[in-house]
Amino acid sequence: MTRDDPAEDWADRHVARWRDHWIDVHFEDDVEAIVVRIGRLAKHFRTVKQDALIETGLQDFEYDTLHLLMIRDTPGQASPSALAADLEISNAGMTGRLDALEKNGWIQRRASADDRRRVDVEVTRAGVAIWRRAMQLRGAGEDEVVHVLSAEERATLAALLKKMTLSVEAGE
Amino acid sequence: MTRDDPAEDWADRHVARWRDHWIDVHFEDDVEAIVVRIGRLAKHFRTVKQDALIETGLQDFEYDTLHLLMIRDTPGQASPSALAADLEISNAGMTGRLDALEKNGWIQRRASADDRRRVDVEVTRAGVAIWRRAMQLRGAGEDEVVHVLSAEERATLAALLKKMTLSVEAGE
DNA sequence: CCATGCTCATTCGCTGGCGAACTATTCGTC
DNA sequence: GACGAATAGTTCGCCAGCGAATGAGCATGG
Repeated sequence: MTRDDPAEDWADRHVARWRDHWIDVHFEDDVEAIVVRIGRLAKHFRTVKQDALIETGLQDFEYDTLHLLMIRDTPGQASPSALAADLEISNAGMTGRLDALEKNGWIQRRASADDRRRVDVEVTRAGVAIWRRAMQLRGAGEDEVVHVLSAEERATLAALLKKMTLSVEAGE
Repeated sequence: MTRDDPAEDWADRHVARWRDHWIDVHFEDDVEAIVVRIGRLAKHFRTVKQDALIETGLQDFEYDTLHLLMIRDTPGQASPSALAADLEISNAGMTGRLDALEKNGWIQRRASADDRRRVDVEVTRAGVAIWRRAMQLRGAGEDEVVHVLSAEERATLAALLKKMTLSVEAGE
């Protein structure tokens, strides 16, 4: 599968080294290479995000929380437990995050009027601003990698990935 | 790009929702969808791994350490700092991991004879056995997802991903 | 041959997150 | 309407990992 491109990436080397060591464990080159590459790309995108955050001075968990708060159906507005569920962290963890975000002025908590158990989390203007800035930097870094592919290749890749995500999402 | 497949995945919905909100931030459907899907697939593979670990009773960090120990150039044998570097954790964290692994009998530490600062980490028979078992379960889960693609599609996907990983690895 | 600097591993104090217990409020039902 | 069950959020004790400091051992130049 590398016939027209002699360069090897880490996944190629990994597969070559391990093809023969896979005694009594099912092993397929293609599958292994794909999984490894997806893992490495995901990691790279995490690094890109991290660099963007260092620029802006946001901490990782602060960005994640702000981001989710913004991209939900009701942008900039949610309850702590809804956020915790979406971020797949515990409610206890969420309380800690919101404490930090509130102290820095990115969000504010307001007691809900109609149900006094509830707390409304609202992003502030400053919160939106810093999130946008981080988004921008992050997007630039992502573009850089994905644009090594032509528009046509990108479409193909997106479609193939989608087949897999659909299958994953079906089983939930 | 969905002309022949009306089903939408999470990434499609995400892109559709946000296309118009991206004021003064550069935004491309393809790129965003690809990055999001890679992220979600990576997360799914993490879940698959997690399930495999629950089966075997290994903890996440125990498996990661064993795994790296096994897939390196000198399988089953390494120094703590080399492992720490490869796993991208601090030396302090490595000490903690090795403590746990040693207590459970998956590895053992032996003082190096020629340089007495050094410690040799060696995987035990029990360690290899449990790692293999986890590998097997994990591989099965990965296969399941990747095999929604035909052999030909897998080859195409692997090649497209490789273009990106090569570009990522070039800049290091 | 020893003094100074470097390397390897460990210990120590701190942080983010988890699960479980706790408080306050609302819902359901009798 | 009153009382048990359910729900929302927080507090508390614990754990894995980090950075900085420490200790122990090697290496090299004067």
